[in-house]
Amino acid sequence: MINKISSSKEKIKTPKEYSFFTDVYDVVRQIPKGKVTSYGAIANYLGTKLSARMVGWAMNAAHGAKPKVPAQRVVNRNGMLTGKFHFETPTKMEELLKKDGVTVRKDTVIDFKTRFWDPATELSL
DNA sequence: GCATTGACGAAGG
DNA sequence: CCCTTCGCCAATG
Repeated sequence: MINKISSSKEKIKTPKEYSFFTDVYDVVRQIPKGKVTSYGAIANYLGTKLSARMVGWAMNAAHGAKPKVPAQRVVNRNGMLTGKFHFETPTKMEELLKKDGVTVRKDTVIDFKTRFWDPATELSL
């Protein structure tokens, strides 16, 4: 279950480890195979659209996340694999995307426009 | 406790 | 059309 908002404004009584990150992870894990989204889209869905950086920052902590977070499906608004250097190896991201059926050329997702999956649109239905 | 940084994004020059 | 600046918010020095 996704909690739509967990911004600092609304203090949620969280069991223990619950925060902006958790929401991000949940959303990212729901990205369909072969699709990608952007940090801004996730931020927008979470209600912090003006803070896309927080999403990226959250992803930085996603390394040790339990079910592995498919961070490779999250790129910047340009479809560029800006976070590839944060993976185990700089090539890992492209690799994973390729396995998802996503074509990557020069650190950029081909057909990003059609591959784009917006949680605010897809999950709000 | 202030200054800098960041896996971003939009706007301005 | 490319480059710079600003905003956003949390973490880190």
